[in-house]
Amino acid sequence: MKLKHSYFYTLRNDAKDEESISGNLLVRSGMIKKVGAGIYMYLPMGLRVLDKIKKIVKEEMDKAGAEEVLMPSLIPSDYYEACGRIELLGKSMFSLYDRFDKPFVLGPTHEELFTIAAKNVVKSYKDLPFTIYQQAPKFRDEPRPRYGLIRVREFIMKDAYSFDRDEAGLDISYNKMKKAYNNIFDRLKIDYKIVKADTGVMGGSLSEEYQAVTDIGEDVLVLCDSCNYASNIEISEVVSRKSEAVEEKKLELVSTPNMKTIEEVANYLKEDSKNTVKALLMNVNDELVVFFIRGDRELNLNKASKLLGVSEINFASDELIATSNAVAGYTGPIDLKAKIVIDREILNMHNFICGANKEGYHYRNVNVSDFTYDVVGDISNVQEGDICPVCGGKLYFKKGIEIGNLFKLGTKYAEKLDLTYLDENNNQNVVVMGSYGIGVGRILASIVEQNNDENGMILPLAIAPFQVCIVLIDNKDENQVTYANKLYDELTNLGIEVLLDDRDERPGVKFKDMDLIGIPLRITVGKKIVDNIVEIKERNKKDFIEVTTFDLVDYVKDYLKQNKN
RNA sequence: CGGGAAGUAGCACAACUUGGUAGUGCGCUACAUUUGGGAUGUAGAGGUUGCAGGUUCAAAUCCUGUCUUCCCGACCA
Repeated sequence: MKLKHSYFYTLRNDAKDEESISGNLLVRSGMIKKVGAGIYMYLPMGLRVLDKIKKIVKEEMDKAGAEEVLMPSLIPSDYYEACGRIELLGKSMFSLYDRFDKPFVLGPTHEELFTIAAKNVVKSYKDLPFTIYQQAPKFRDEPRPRYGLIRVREFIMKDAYSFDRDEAGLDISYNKMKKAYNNIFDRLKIDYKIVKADTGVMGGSLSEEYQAVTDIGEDVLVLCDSCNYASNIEISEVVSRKSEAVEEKKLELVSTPNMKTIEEVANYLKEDSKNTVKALLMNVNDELVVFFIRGDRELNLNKASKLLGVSEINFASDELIATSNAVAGYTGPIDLKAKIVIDREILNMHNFICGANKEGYHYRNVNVSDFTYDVVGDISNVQEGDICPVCGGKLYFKKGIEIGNLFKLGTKYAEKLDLTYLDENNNQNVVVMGSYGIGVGRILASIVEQNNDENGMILPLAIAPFQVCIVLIDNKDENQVTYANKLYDELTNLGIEVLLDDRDERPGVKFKDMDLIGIPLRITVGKKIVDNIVEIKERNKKDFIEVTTFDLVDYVKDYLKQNKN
């Protein structure tokens, strides 16, 4: 493509309303433009990149034997009611009505439609297994869109669904997808981790997430320094060692005036906060439930809800707290008149400090035998330095953006939607499903987030909008113009994607723009063309080299070959 | 939804505290000089100051409401 008469612009200033590096660079490069919170248009350069990502995804999905389909975005609500997901997905669905007041939604996820599609074909075990997928828009009314393309309300997702006769078959389909995913993310040159994760609203038995490692990641990845344990913090298990027998001291009431936080109390009593227990007063189905965890830890709502078998846990209101004798800031388990859930780690603690349910007082030397509780379980977040549940090594954290996931859905949707088949013995069985998602836009944002410098993005060859750009220094110089255009034609005819910057701009502007949009290889055609010399510079390298026009095409071909994926 | 910040030219900002009829840089147009890392000069074009009310002789500025966007927290590809 030649730039002179094409749709192309860049911004010299940072975008005011894009704080994230990737959001800012994508907007500045003219690849995307914000339309509303979490809604973007993809402009020519951006679409080229997006399409390249989609192409790689498609290639690997097809290679894994999946077949592409396309589902609608506008879907009658009934389809989501069948699985009870109107409730579950709730406010995160965009819903609307047609002229006859019939309710519709903009599809936030497509398990139902894919299951129905499967019903068209599945009658017998002979029809299984198969996997179908699409790359299509999803709509989610996110409470807080943010970070450019990271969390948006309309986005392209690749979602695939596998259909098998049993768990063993699902394992095979699942692993095929996993392999395809590894190929996809390897080809895209993303720095990623695969972590075990919660199955969430999708339901099912196993879920793994592909997480792009970046500082603006919204998920905490728990990794082990000595084995390959990798887990999302939301399900990462806290392992506490049984301490050797400790002499239990006598319970003691101590005055802790105006000290409400654990740090204040621990400092005041000259104790490690690890030796304190704090209370979290929560609302569980409008009942006050008090969770006790080690003072320096955080409550993991995900684990806690699972332990209690509830869908939601919120902070308790003052009114609800008033139904018990709990005193905010001084709540302890001893003689507390409320439902008590304790972290199982507390079972291994001795002579600790906790609230006394009395304004201005804590107990010290508390032991488990001093109080009663209703439920015990693993309800807090792991911390860096904790023990690895697999090998006993040390855990450390990284932040990640979820760019893909794998779910073993099981029979949840098939059962609800009556997706069954007859087996060899004429018995009716329920189909076993898996679902597999990839956030295409998120991949773009993650790559930019991971690969940039002060001049802009540094895109890998696989997804750069163009593989090579030619910067024509002086477009009034006949020699330069002639050669640049000849080179452009020659490379284009070789099937190479070339961008020729033939605009009436000064060289500096052209260099800046080419850097900003991250074209991997730049050929500069300047004065030395009279000596048949041009310059070549790789976006991710500091220095350029001079190459003669005779060697140039081979040089480019070599470069592309070496960086092929 | 709770907490914080902000809406002024295509983009980034100033003027707001202390009301007096809107300015700077970039970008854009024309001309000249430039031409290897976001050129310089001269002359221009471009605004219902988010929107709606109110106070006032007078509102970008003060008040009320409303909408939008960003950042911090609960959701997810």
